[in-house]
Parts: sequence; C-alpha cells; structure tokens
Amino acid sequence: MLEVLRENFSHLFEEELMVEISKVGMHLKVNKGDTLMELGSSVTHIPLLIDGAIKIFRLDDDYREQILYFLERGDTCALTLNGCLGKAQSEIKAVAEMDSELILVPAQYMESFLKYHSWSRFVFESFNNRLVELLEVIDSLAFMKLDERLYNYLRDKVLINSNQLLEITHNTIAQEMNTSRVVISRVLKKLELEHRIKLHRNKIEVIEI
Amino acid sequence: MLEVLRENFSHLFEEELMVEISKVGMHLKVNKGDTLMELGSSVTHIPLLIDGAIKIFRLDDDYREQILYFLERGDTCALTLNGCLGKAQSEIKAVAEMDSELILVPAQYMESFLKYHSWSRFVFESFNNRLVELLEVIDSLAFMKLDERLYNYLRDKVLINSNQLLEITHNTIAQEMNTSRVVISRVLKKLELEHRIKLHRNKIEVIEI
DNA sequence: CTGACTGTGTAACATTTGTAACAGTATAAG
DNA sequence: CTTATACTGTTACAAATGTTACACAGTCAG
Repeated sequence: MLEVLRENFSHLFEEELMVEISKVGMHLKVNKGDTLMELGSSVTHIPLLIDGAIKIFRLDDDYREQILYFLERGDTCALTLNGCLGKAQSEIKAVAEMDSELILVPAQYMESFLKYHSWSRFVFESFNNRLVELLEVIDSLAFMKLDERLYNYLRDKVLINSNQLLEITHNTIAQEMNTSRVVISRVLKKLELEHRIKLHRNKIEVIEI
Repeated sequence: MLEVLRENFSHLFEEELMVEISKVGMHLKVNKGDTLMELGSSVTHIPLLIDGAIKIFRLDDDYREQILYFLERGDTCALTLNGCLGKAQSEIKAVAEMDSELILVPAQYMESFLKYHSWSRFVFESFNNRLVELLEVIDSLAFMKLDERLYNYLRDKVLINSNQLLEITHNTIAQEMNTSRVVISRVLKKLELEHRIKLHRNKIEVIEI
C-alpha cells in the first residue's frame, strides 16, 4: 500500500505520513454502482481516493436524494471528517461513479495526524473544496432553472468520466436530481432542440462549446 | 480588548492565544443593517463574534440573494477562512441582523495560530458547523416547499432574536429568500390561516408549538 | 391636514415543475 | 422467435411558484 500511496499522494503528503497511513489504512477496490455509505451509517473511516470517482448525495427522510459533488483522485470527503468530529450520523450516501480504488483510514487517526503539516493542510483544503462545492449546489438550487441545472449536471459528468458520451438513463438522472423521469425527458428533449446535447438510447452526448 | 476576549472566549481559547489575538485584532461595533462584506470584496480579516448576530447570504450575478445562516456569539465565518486559504473572492454578503460587536483578526494569522490547539479546534469546529448549516440550506431548497421553508426561516429568526415577535416586512423576507413579495404575502397568509403565525403591520408573530 | 411613500391584500394570469396514463421501441432472456 | 422488461416519447392535466396590476391602509414630512 505504501507504493500506491507514493504513486498517488507524494505531491500531497510527506513520506513519514504515508508510512503511518500505510500502517493503519485499508486498501479497497469498489465497482461502479457500489454504495460505500448509507444513510446514518456511523462514520468510522476517512476515505482517500486513489483512482476513479465517488458521487456524494444528500438524502432526506423519504429517501429522496440530491447529488452534491464528486470525489476524484486525491480527494477526501470532508463530510466524513465532519462526522468524525461532530459524532453526528451523516445523512449522506456515497456511490461509486465508476470502478474505484481507495484507502480507508480509521477515523481515530484524523486528529493525531494533524501534527503532520501536510495532513492538516490536506484536511483544510478538503474542507475548503467541499464548502465551495456545496455553495455551488446552493447556487444551482436557489438561482437556476431545471434546464441549466440539468446541463451543468451533464457537463460535470462529462468531466468526471472524461467522455462526452454519457451512459446513463433518464430515470437515473431524475433520481439523482430529485425530480421525475418525465420531467427529465422533457427537459433533455428541449436541450436537444437547442443543439446542446444529442439523445440516444441509454446514452447522452454532450456537445461542448 | 483582552478583557472582552476573556469574557467571551475563555471557554474556547487558551490564555496565551487570547493575548496574541488582542495584540493584532481590531475591536469593532456595527449597527443593525450594516453590511460587513460585499460581493467579491477581498477577504482580509477573520471575524470573531462577541455579541449580536450576523446573517450570511449567497449572491448570484444578478444580485439576487439567498440567506445561508446566522453567526452568533462565539462563532466565526468559515467562508472567510475559506477565502483566506483559497484566495478566491467569496461571493457572499454579511449583514448585521442586530447591533453587534466583533473582533477582526488579520487573515495572515489564520495559519500561524494553528499551533495553538484551541485555535485549530475552533477552526475545525467552525468549518464543521458551516458544513452542517449549508447542508440544511440544501435540504431546504431541494426537498421542501416554500411554506415549510418560510416557516423554518421565521423560526430561525425567532431563535436568533430571542423574540417571538419579529420586526420584518414581507419585502425583506422575499429578498432574503430570493422570491417575490407577492408570493411571500400569499404564503404568510396561508401560515396565518393554519394558526402558525399572526400577521401585523411590519411585524410577524410566530406561534411556537 | 395633505400628499407622498411604504407595506399589505388580492385577483388574474403566466411559467415552471410534477403526475398519471399510455404507446412504441430496443434489448435481453428464454 | 417470443415474451418480458427497461427505456423513451408524448399528451393531458395538476400544483407550485412567479408576475403584473391595482386597491387600500398606515406613516411620515411638510
């Protein structure tokens, strides 16, 4: 695992910290679609993403969901850190957007690693990134109409997957954005008429400008 | 200023840190309605709230706004910290909800103070609180209808002001929630019919359960 | 007191989003 | 090939929210 850490985190962490992490961390591979954390499950580990992408959702009491952001290589999830400190059950869900690889660090090391400058810097920047992304979600929900929100959602997916051709169904989009399939189909059709996307069965092609 | 710090932050900060803060901090009093930070103004200070309450808004390009949360005694603004680290212009607005008193610490001390355990704990908890509050805003926007959002907004105001009788106009509410006055008047009337509030001129009485 | 202004109530209508129902088409399993 | 299932398109309608317009009541300055 130390090798994996060196390959992926040497620009972030000092050698000594990577050694420490490799002693207590757990190396994990997950498949596309796997759920990593369910509503209210206690937060016992801090994830470090080695490869792939994880999407994070907010859940409400009726199991509706709202996508928040993606974690990518080098990211961690501040909401987890949050859970570590606050001891609160985090009502979020994490699902692998693609086959991914991560290291899980037991939450109790969170604070003790703060003596490493690179770790505290990493944690700070992570909080920072998450705050910014949550603000973007708020912008989207508060100020934008569904067509723009949907287009942004698709653009994000394109970036994460490094592919203009998305393999996704209308139904899945509807769930992730907390609306209904009919509405998504309607708005997608509108975006297609505006030549911003092309629709295929099970696939959506995003036309970049 | 050291006296003021001791009175209000001795449960949070160690003595030595308070001394340091008192050397570089600026003691400030603001009046209800004063704007503390405008869209994109560079973030040069970290605020420590001594007394009163500050409301924080998200702004969009058309100067529409969405209220995020209130800062109270003992709070600081993680979005400011965010600004310190990320060097990004924070597109938020801060307005005094009531007459308030705060200490401004120049942003450059943010990192150096991290050697004080109580400071790094304080900063972490602050990030934490802000994340939780942003998630609540997202819940509100993503999952709730306007009547519930409005009632929650009023309840928050009651808590912050320690007063069931709010002095506020429909128009102000509409601005803070990014909707129109007519809509707010309509929904307020509905809440009144449900006996959850009572309407008066310039005043709204929230009936607690 | 008078006129200007602000705050509130309300009606009529437009737009956006959500829901129900159903048809047609591609795909997969047998 | 046949059947079942998943996916998409579309219509008609409902509900929520936004917009425009206007009436009227309280307040404040002169």
